[in-house]
Amino acid sequence: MAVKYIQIAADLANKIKHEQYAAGDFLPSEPTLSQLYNVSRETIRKALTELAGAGLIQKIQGKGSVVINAARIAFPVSNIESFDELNKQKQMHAATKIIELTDARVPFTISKHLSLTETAATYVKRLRLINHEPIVVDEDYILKKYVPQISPQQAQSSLYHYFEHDLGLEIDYATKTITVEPASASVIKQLQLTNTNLVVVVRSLTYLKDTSFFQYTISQHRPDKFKFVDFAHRKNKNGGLIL
Amino acid sequence: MAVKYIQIAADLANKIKHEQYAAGDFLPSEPTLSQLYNVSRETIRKALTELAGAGLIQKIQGKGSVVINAARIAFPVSNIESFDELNKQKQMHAATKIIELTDARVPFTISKHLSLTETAATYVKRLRLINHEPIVVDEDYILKKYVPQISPQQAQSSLYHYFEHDLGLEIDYATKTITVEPASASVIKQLQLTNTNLVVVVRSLTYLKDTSFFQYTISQHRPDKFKFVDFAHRKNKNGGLIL
DNA sequence: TGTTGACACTTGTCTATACAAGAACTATAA
DNA sequence: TTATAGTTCTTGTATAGACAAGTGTCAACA
Repeated sequence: MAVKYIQIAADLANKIKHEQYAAGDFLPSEPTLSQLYNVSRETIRKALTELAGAGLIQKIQGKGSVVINAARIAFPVSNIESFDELNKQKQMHAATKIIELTDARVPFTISKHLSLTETAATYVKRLRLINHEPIVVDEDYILKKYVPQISPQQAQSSLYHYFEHDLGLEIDYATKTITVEPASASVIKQLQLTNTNLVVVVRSLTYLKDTSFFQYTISQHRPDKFKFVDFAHRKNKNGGLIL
Repeated sequence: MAVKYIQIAADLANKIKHEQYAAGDFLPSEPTLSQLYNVSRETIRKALTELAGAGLIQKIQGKGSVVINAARIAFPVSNIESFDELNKQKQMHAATKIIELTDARVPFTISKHLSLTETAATYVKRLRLINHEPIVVDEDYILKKYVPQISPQQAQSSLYHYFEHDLGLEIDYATKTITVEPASASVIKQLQLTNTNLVVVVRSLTYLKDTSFFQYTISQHRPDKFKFVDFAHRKNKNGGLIL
């Protein structure tokens, strides 16, 4: 095991989860926690910052740290489930069908805007099904520079697991845009759309730990199966000088 | 003026913006910055953490802090503009039409799940137009406990400005869900939907600094005018023990 | 009665110092 | 030539102490 403040954050998160610290309660003060865990106050503060970032607590100057109602974090305000949520429910049957797997270049609009010098990539187009129902069409452009070869077997299972676990690539961040657009005839057929020709398009650009561009993905979701949940703190309490 | 690390972060952000530190470059090392600004290294680190959170730089242990290409942060990967973006372009004509303004109670599904004791609220339904084109139908439930009265004049302009600036309410965070759903006949008429009956629904629960629930909003967007941009760091580098 | 001010408690900022851990370079040895 | 091991950069973690700033309580005062 490793870092103290992460351990403490995990321990506190656990106690919140098991309602040892219930929603609405205040956590012990920072000096108190400092004594409890036998670490400095700064270390406690780092742990609490983690919890605040995860939305588990809210820090209020002059008062303390309040435990936030867990129901708030991802409140199922609509009863439509997302691909991910469906996937996590074990009784569901998830499947992937490879439509295309070839060499290609990253689309020019992307390579131009990011000033890419190397554009050689592997192109994978896949259809995702849940309980034999088509849900998403995924298209991926993965730079050859980092992943020279992708086999049908690898495309069949989780690419992320392959990248991170087997190749040791460290994915750090991504930018995503969500829009709603008319689908092509082939996608309409693949997703078996009947009442509409619209799909939810999620485009994401993925970058590695060393900031290099790595992957461009276009996901086209059946609109009735799409859900996106966001938990956001209000910008910058200090006036948002940044940006 | 106030806090050092915010000032330093703002200064560095400015220099990045004006390409004094260009994309791909490394910032000076933390000890160097510490000397430059004549503050301790911890203060520099807090400033850099702000910049990393805003996506302006990326910290790499053992190497330094790289400036990230600004084009990456909100890359216009689709050419569809959002309400906010349109709004910011000054030549656009933005207008608000009040459809309804009455007293109401927060919907039961919400009040039940959040265990609200006080549910008396003001209900506002508004149509937002850009260049005389209807774009969004907004419905708000605002707790009377915090905002006893809302006049038509206030509903006509920015409610947020009224809440934060005039009433001194401090909004801290919100949870949002984005889905695509069939619209009611009235909304179809109000948004002048022709080719589809689908709208993008953004539901958000807003909370104040003291963690109390404050506002429930349902925004129904015309699908061809909707765009959502997200910039996300990859979960927890420490293994995601939290949650 | 009602307001003010001191006080005690909270979190927020900042400092100075130390050591751990990752990355890159270099000189040395096989 | 190719490894290996050091050295020296970098950022990451942790400490102890100090003072600032927000919040609430309570006693003294007008």
